[in-house]
Amino acid sequence: MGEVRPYHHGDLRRHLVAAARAELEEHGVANVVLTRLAQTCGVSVAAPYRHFPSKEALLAEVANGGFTELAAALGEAARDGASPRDRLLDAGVAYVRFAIANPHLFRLMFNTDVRTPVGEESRESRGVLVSLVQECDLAVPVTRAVRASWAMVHGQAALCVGAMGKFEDLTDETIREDLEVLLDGMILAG
Amino acid sequence: MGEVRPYHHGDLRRHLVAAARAELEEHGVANVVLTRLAQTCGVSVAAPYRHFPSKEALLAEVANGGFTELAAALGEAARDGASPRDRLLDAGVAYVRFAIANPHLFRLMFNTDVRTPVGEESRESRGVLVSLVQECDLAVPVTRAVRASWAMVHGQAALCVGAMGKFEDLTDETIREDLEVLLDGMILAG
DNA sequence: ACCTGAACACCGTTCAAGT
DNA sequence: ACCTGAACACCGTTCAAGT
Repeated sequence: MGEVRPYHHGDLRRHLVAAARAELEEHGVANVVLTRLAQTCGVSVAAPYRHFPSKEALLAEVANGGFTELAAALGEAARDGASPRDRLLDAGVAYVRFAIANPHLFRLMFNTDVRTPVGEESRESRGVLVSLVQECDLAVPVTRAVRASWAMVHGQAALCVGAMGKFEDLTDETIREDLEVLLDGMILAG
Repeated sequence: MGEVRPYHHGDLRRHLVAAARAELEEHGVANVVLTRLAQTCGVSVAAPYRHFPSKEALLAEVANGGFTELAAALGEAARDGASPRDRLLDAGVAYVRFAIANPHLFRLMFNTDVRTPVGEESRESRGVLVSLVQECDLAVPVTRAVRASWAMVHGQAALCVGAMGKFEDLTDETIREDLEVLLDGMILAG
């Protein structure tokens, strides 16, 4: 009976986030334009403001979705490892792979100029790393081991997707090896 | 004899870069507005386009200046180290300190969405790191040692100035210690 | 409750014209 | 050669009004 008007049932919010995510990875964060997102969703340019207070808030939700995805990717990668050490290494490789697969999203997540009140999602992805490190038997405090391991994989990831492009030829093995020498040092250090 | 018109002798270009650098660190890259820079320099809004093809090009020059500064900071920090290992550690700490001291500049340098044709300046700052690693006697190839060391300090730096703010309480000692366990692992690894 | 239409504000960029 | 004045284009945001 008559045409059904789309997006009168709460779908617009999710549709906007999905469209933003797609535009982000396609054109970069600088070229995500709210007007185009509205057009894609078939609504007026003002409609998004019924669901988000600002463009920035919309992008923050995209970033939070990225953290959820990242946590899932780390958990999945670590599932099949034979030892705690292997699981941590697998997760580390997955971290860098995630950045390479979603460079614009990764930058949006971590390069936040604005002091975004970080969502629970980012803590969750950190938690995966913490528990993996805890299972390893390292000679340094867990806090330090987490920080150093995270810095290593994040540095590889950031240098991969950032300027300079020196790290473009990273293979899974090189990623793993770099993290491995760090773990070797942590097993021995007191 | 009469008023001297400012910026008729090639000073505007440098003045614009200096103003951009100041605004960048004050308000963040998203709030660097060309109109305000022109106003600061006492010229019309169109004047900057006599010296730069775009705002992006102006920011690229600011970023290149950052790489020159970074290279100098690394070199200076490494000057007084007692051993090759100490010099590398000192440079590593200086790298993270630079990021913390100039967070917006650091992000501009490395977080380049646009595929900026990286200037010679960035290669120079990398060269400092390479030569420091070469002097150390490590059991892994220099290429790998450079990559791992750089990833470690860059990861610390990026996580410090980026989201999440988990690394805010980094002291010089913790920075150094994280890099140290990596070096320990590299001395032993074959 | 959710959306439209139209407007405003801001800012990057251009261009003809000045000296 | 270098700069001004004025305009245009784009886009984030707002608001009164519709259903």
